[in-house]
Amino acid sequence: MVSNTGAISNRGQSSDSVRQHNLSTVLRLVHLNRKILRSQLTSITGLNRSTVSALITELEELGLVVESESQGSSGVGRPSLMVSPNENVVAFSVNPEIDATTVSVVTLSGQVVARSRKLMGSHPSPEDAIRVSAEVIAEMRKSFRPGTQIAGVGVSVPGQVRTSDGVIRYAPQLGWVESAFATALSQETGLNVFLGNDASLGCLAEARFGTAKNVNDLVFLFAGSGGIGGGVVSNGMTVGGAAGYAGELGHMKVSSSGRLDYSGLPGTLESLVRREDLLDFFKLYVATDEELDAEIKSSESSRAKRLIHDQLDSLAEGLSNLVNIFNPEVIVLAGFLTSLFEFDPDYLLAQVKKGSLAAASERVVIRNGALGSDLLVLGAAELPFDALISSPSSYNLKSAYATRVESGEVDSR
Amino acid sequence: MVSNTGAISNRGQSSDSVRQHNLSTVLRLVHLNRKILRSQLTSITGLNRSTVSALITELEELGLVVESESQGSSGVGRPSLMVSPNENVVAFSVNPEIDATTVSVVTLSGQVVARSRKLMGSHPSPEDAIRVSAEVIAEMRKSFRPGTQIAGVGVSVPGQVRTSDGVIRYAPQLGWVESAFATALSQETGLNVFLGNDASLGCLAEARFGTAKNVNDLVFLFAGSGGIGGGVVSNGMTVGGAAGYAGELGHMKVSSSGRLDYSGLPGTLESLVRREDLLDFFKLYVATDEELDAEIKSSESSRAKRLIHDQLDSLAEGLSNLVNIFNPEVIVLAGFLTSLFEFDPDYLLAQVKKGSLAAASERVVIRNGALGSDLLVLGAAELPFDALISSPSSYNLKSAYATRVESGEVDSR
DNA sequence: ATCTATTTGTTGTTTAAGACAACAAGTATC
DNA sequence: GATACTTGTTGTCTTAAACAACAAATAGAT
Repeated sequence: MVSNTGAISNRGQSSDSVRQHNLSTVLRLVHLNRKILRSQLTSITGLNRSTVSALITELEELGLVVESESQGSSGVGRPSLMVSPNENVVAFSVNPEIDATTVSVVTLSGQVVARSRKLMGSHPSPEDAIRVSAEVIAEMRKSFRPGTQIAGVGVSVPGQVRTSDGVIRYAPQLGWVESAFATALSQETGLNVFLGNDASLGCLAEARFGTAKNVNDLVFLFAGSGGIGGGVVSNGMTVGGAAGYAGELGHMKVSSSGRLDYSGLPGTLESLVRREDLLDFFKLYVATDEELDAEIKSSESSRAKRLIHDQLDSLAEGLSNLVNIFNPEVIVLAGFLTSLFEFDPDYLLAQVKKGSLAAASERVVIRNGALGSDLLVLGAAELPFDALISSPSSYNLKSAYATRVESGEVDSR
Repeated sequence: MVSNTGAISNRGQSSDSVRQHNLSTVLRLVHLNRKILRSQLTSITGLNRSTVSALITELEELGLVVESESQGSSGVGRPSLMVSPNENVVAFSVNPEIDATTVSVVTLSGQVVARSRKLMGSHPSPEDAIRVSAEVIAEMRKSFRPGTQIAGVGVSVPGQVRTSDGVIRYAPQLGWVESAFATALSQETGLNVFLGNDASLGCLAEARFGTAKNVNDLVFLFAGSGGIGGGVVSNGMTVGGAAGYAGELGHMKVSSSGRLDYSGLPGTLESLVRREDLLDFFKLYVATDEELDAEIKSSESSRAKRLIHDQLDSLAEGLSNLVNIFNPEVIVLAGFLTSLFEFDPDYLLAQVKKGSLAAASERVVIRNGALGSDLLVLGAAELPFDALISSPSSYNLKSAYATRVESGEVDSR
């Protein structure tokens, strides 16, 4: 079970903080499970039935959860009530890309209920992306039904994000440098804005809702046209580092090769496992992952096989290192790495084991991500949801209809 | 502030667990600071003065802490009482090596009050080490003053330890494979026995008492005659991995070199940064770290300098990767790496920055460890102390005088 | 030396919230 | 339809932290 809260603290606990903690715990379980029986909440939390009842009542009054009668019998005894997130609680997910910016609406129950992709001129500036995002958000808010509560905005950034103030430090593909993105978007929208690295958010999403559900130690590797990003969950918590820049797994040097990656570092995983190289070989241009996948799957020539195996070898070297470093339970692959993996799953696993210590790799499993195109949308939405969940009774939810004077708060993960 | 507790849990908090948590918090602060004012405890924990008073009283009744009048004025107002760990609370630290086993006694206040190093024949078996350790422990217990309370035994293992059951999975230097060390030593001593990887424990010690005090994100790298080990603290918690094998930083591949490390992996940090190579060059045999350090410091020949810089280059490659992966606040070096670093500190830092992303490395600091020969002794003792601190009122402390029927519990980190 | 302001420790009371117990409600099995 | 079983609800109990008032100990001002 993965959650971002729970950092070490020397604070003591008053009875008030106990209530907050228990409200958080219940709301988190409801959110992570999408729906859950009251009886399950009591057994998982270890709290008394009456206590859970009181907590749910409070969350219901806050408009965060709803109860319903569970359909379908569950055995002897009075049937337990089903608790689910209130569909009126939503977050915006903003995903800037090189040629477009996508804004989505995600409910606390994990449904993507709206999506709008705005094509942008080549090399949009951060200001462009902020303006377009704010416009789409304003438009979408008009269509919300009355009573909708907005937790905030989560932004997935293909680059390095400083946690403390939501500044985009450097996003190579977009060419963005040192942009106070969170502050600006917050001013435009009046909503709380949270930023996160795209791969780290993908990792979070897979750990909470995807193929690594309930996994406490996992390594996530994502490769797209912009290079290789990564994320790590250790001990149930995202590895963020001192400033939030941790998880740059693609820039790990594994070879003496002089090939440079997109950040100019030689011999790194990103410099050796390249989507471009495969596209070149197959003579594909601006292909989708699906098209590339089809080509890889149908590869018959020994030259193609050799190229793919070379990439698998390099990938394995990187994964071996990560196994030695993190001893993960699961490795999750996403982007075109899924195609490489599927081409010869046993080979990749064998090579990873060969390059790592027997103890560290003996139980590791490699899997493809399960969330597909929702990966970053769900991941980014988790940022505002986390903030809400960590203080359910005091979090400042915003209404659908923007009031001019409202001002958001800036933060990120 | 670094602590090992605090893993994510979906448990709720009853008033009982609040008390446990607050007792733990206070005891942890007392332990980590060696001594601390009551007024500081109230401000750090945020608890009410009267609550802190009650908590300390309970810890005092448990024999875990003592209060004393603080000497030296601290300003206006009634002087606050000093709280320190009870000197009667101790743990044993066991450090098996290739040719000897060292048993030490550490107080809850972090003092090493006894040490006994037993030379052993070449290639001792785990059983030999267990027998010798148990004998020394039994002997030492006799000399304890009445009222001494023993938290347990911490063992630093130069190899891979399975957390769940305290089994040594593989310790290459010692030639130990799959040994149920914790269970056996617990049976012999009647004490709770906890195992940990040596480098991970060193990391823990430096993070709590050494040069990385109050650092939440740090990477620790230790190099001795047996190779390179590592440890990582992220978000204030030790990175342990799914089974406890995480932190094998020395086996990270950084080059295409075919040189093998002590575990047979090619091109790894451990295969390139080798104490042996330096000893060979300086024509030293079985030298101490101090002797090697003196040679490195006084190196004048260009051949020597080149060799040292080559090792620094390789070290930098490894550290660059770790910076990209963990974005640590501090990198701590120990073993003969301290000599390499001191030979040219600016060079190493410059090379590390060159090989890593600017954002991730912009604030990183490299330091030598501060604990010297106490490193593993203190680190191992933290394991039983952690267990005690996490449940102060219910932990089963053992008395100095062994009673035959007592049986310990086995666990590890 | 005395008085005042300040900080800390102590003690008795209040308050918040989880535990507990008893009962009601709803389902499956016999 | 009776019984066993599980869950939800309600009122009471218990625990522990907060709070308030006072005592103790110090520094500085008069």
